[in-house]
Amino acid sequence: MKYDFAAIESKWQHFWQANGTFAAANPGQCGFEADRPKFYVLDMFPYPSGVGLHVGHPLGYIATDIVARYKRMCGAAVLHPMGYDAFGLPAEQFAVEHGVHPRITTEQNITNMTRQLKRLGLSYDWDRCLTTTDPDYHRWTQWIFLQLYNSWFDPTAGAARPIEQLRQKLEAEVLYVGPEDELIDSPAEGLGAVTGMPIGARKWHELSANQRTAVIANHRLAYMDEIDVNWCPALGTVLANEEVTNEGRSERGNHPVFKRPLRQWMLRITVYAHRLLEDLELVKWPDPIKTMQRNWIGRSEGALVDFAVVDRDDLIRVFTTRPDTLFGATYMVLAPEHPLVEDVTSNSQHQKVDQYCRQAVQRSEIDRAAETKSKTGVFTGACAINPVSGQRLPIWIADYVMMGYGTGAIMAVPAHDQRDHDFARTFGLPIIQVVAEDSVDVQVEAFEGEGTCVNSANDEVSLNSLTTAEAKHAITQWLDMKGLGKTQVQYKLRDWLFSRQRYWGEPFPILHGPDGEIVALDEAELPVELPEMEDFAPCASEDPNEPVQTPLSRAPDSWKAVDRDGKRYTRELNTMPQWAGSCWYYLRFIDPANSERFVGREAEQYWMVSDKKDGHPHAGGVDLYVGGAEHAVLHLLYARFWHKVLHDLGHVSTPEPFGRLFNQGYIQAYAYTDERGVYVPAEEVKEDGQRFVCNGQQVRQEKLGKMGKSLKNAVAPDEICERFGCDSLRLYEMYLGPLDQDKAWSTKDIVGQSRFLHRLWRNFVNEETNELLVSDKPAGEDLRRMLHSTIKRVTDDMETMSYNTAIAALIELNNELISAKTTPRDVAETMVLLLSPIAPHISEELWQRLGHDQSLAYETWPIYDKALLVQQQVQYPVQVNGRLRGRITIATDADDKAIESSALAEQAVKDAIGDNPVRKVIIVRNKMVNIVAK
RNA sequence: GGCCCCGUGGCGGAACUGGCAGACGCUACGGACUUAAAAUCCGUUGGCCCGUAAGGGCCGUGCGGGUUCGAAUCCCGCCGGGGCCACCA
Repeated sequence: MKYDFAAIESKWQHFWQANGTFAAANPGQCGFEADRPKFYVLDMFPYPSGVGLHVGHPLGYIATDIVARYKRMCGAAVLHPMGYDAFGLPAEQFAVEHGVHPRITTEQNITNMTRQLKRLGLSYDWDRCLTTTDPDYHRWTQWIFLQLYNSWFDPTAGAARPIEQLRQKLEAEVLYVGPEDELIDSPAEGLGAVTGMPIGARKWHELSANQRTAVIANHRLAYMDEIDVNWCPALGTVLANEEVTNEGRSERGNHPVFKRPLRQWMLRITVYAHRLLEDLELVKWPDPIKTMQRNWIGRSEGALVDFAVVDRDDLIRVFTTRPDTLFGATYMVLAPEHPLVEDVTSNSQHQKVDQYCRQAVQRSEIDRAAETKSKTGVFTGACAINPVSGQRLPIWIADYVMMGYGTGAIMAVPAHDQRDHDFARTFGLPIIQVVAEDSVDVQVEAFEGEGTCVNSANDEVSLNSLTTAEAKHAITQWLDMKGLGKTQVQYKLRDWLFSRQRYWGEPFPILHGPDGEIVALDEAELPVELPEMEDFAPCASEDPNEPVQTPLSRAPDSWKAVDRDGKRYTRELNTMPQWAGSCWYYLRFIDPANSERFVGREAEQYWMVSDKKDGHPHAGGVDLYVGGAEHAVLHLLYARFWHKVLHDLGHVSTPEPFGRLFNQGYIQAYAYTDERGVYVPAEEVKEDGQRFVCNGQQVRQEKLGKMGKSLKNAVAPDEICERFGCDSLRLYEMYLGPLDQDKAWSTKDIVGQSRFLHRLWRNFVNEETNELLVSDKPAGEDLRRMLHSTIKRVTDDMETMSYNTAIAALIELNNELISAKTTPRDVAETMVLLLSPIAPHISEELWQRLGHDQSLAYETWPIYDKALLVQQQVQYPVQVNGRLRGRITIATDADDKAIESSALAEQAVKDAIGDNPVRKVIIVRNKMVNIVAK
C-alpha cells in the first residue's frame, strides 16, 4: 500500500477526537494525575475572520502543537487550548455591509476556522474551546470590570485594594483629601512641599455626599472622565492611543483621527506603571518586546520645578529631566491646551494666542506629527521668574509641547535641547550655555550630552564644576529645601481609554441615574447581554464635531431603561474595546465551564503556578505563549495590567500572566502585478524561466509581503492539505527556517517534505505487499550511533524550538535507512517517536503497524545513550598556520603528545611546514589541530 | 532623528560557548527506468585555476580595518535591508 496521507490523516484525526486523546484533566477531575508536572502552552487566539485561515496563521499553532506533543511524551500534563476572540470591528463592519447579525457571521466563521484547524491535526483540548462573545464568557469579562471599578490603588500597599477600604481610611481620617481629590497622608502636610502654599487638606466628614462620591470615583481603577480622546468620525468611535498610528490615523481602516473632549470610561493603568516596568524582569520574553514595553511605559527621572508668573499669583509647574540646566532656561513654553494659557496671556497678545491655540487643537494629530520639525509658536506677553537666577523668562505657547506628557509646560534650555534650540533660533530668543563642551558651539546647535556645569550660580547655590549627575542632585535638593521643586518620576504611559461607540462589544455592567450618578450592577445581575437590534451600525460621520451617539442609544427601552428604587436608570451605552476579552482568556481556558467563578481556585493554581525547576521560577503563569510581535504593547500590556489587579485582589496566584513569550515570524509571499500595477492572484501565476505569467500575460513579481487579501497572495491551508497532506504542510512550515524569523512561502518547495514522508513510508512498508519492512535484528554499531546522535539532536532542538534542524536530522537518519533493505525495529520505533510531534499522523499509523494498539501520544520520549555518542576514534583536521593541510584519525583517548606526533607525521603536513620551525601546536580536543610554523 | 535586529551558493537555510564554511531541502544539469511523460532512483551543483585523469591549488560568509595560532562568529568604521518608537521636555 502506498503512503495514503488522506486516509491516514482522516483516520487519526477521528481517532483522537473519538478517544479524547488530548483532553486535559483539572484537579479533582477523572484522569487527573497530581504527580505529573504541568505545562500550559498557549497560542494567541485568532479573530474569526470571514476568509478563514491562510498558511501563515498555523505557523505558530504548529509550533505550539509540537511543544504540546513533545511535553506529553516527556511526562507532562499539558494544557493546550484554542478559542476565538470574536468581538470587534470587522465582524460588525461585515454585518453592517451584509445586514447579517454579527453573532451569525461570527458563528459561521468559527465553524469554518475550527474545521480548518482540526484538519491540521493540532492537539488542542477542544472541550475547552471558548468564544469571547459568548454570554457565559463575557459575563466574567464584565465581572472583572466590576473588580476594577470597585478597587483603588493603595500606594501604601503598592497594590489594588477594594474601594471600601479607601472609604474606611477616609472615614477613620487615616487619609485626607487634597484640592484635586488627591489623597494626603496627614493634614500636617497642609503646606505644599512644592509650592509652599496651603494645600487645603479636607477631612471626610467635611465633605458633602456628592463630594464624597466624587473623591471615591476619582480613585477607582475604572472611572469616567472627560478627556481629549482620539475620535475617528469615519469609524464612529474613539480609539486608544495604542490604536492610533503615528501618522494620526486609525490602525484599522486608516481613517483620520481627531482630538476631541468626551466623557469616557478609563482604566487607571498608570498607577501600575512601575510594576509593569519592574516585573518585566520576572518574565522570559524576547528582549525586543521587553524593550518596546519599557519604551511604551517610558519612565524618566527628573524634577518638578515651579516658576512664578510675573505680576500674578499663578505658578507654572514644569517637568524636566535636566534640572542641572536650570540656569540655562531662557524662556518657557505652555502647550496650547494648557489651562493657564488664558490666564497669563496679556490683552495685546490675546487675539494671536487665541487663534494659535484654536488652530493647534483643531489640527488632527496627523498634521501635528507629519509637520516638518520647524517650530511654530506665539508669545503670551507674560513672563515668569527663573527661580534660581531671578531672570525674567518670556512665556510662549507652542505645539511642540504636548499637554499629555509631564505638566504640559516646559522650561526651555536652548543651549542643551535641540527642540528648544530650534525654537529659540526661529524666534530670536537667547541661548545660554551652562554645560561645558568644547566641540559644540551652542549658538549653532544644542549640546545635549552630559558634562560639567558652568554659569550656574546664585547667592545661595553654585553648580559650577559639578558633573551633570552631581548638579541634578544638588539643584533638586536646593529646590526641595526652598519649596520650589522636587524629584519626580514621570511615565509616558497614559490611562487606558476603555469605551467604544460600537454595538459588537461587551456591554458595561453600569447604570446611570437621573442625577448623573453612576451605579455598578451587582455580580448576581451578570451577564448584561447585548440587546437584539435591527440596526447596529455605528454612527459614523464626516464631521469630527458632530455629537457622539452610540448604536446602543437606539436600543429599545426594554433594554436601556432599568427601574430601581423608584428611579429610572439608563444603561451605559458604550461597549468595551476589543482588547477586553483577550485580557484574561488564558485564565478561562483553565476552567471554561465554571459557572461559580471566572476560574476555579484550585485549577488556576495548578495550571498557573510554575514548577520550581523549569527555568523561570519567579514569574509563573502560562509556560509558553506564542504569537506575533504586533501585540508587543497592546494586548500584552493590557493583559499584564488586568492580571496584576486580579492578583492584588487575591483572585489569581501569580504576578504575571505569561512566564515565557515567543514571537514567531510571519510567513510572507510574493505578490504579482500586471502592467496596470493591479495585483493579480498569486496562485494563478506561473513561473516561465525568468518571467512570470498569469493568464498568458507577463506579470511583475513585487516584494515579499504579508499574506492577505490586499496583496492577493494568500494560500489556504485546505488546498495544501488536499495536495500534500497536513503532515507535509507541518513539516514544510517548520523546515522553512528559524521559527522567530519571517520567511517566504513557496508552494512548490513542499514537495521536498512530501518526498521525505514517502521515503520514510517505503523504509517501513513494502508498497506492493503491504508488509512491514522491519526486522527484529538489532541495529549495527554505526546505525545505533547515528540513531542516538539523532535522538540527541532532535531532543536538543525540541527544547529550543529549532524544528528546522530537528527535521534535517530526521531526514539524514531516514536517508541512511534507504540503503538498507529492512529497518531494525528499535531504530524504527525510536524514529517514529522522534518524528511524531512534527508529523503526528504518519507516525501514529506506523506506530500502529509496528504492533502497538494505543496512540503514541503518551509514549515516553526516547533517551539517548551518552556512551554511544562517544566515538572510539576521532578524525582531526590538521591545520598549518590556520590552513587545512591534512587529517589524522586517532583513538579518542589518545593524549596530546600522541595527537601532536601523529599530526606531524602526516606527509601533507610535513610538506606544508617545510623548513620552518614548529613554534607551537594547538590541540582542541575532539575538534582540530593547528600547527604554527613560521 | 533615536533604539533594536539582520546581511552565508541560483534559492530557503546549517555551522553548540571563536575551531573542517555551505548540513538538510529546493532549483538546475547529467544519467537510469519508461513507447512517452509523471513519479521514483543514482550522480553533479560556491567561484576561479592547474591536470587526459585520479587529484591538487587559490579565492570565498555585504565592504574596509583590527584582535587571535585560528573569525561567518568578537571589536571599530562604513554600506544595504527590516522592525519599533518618534517634538516624551
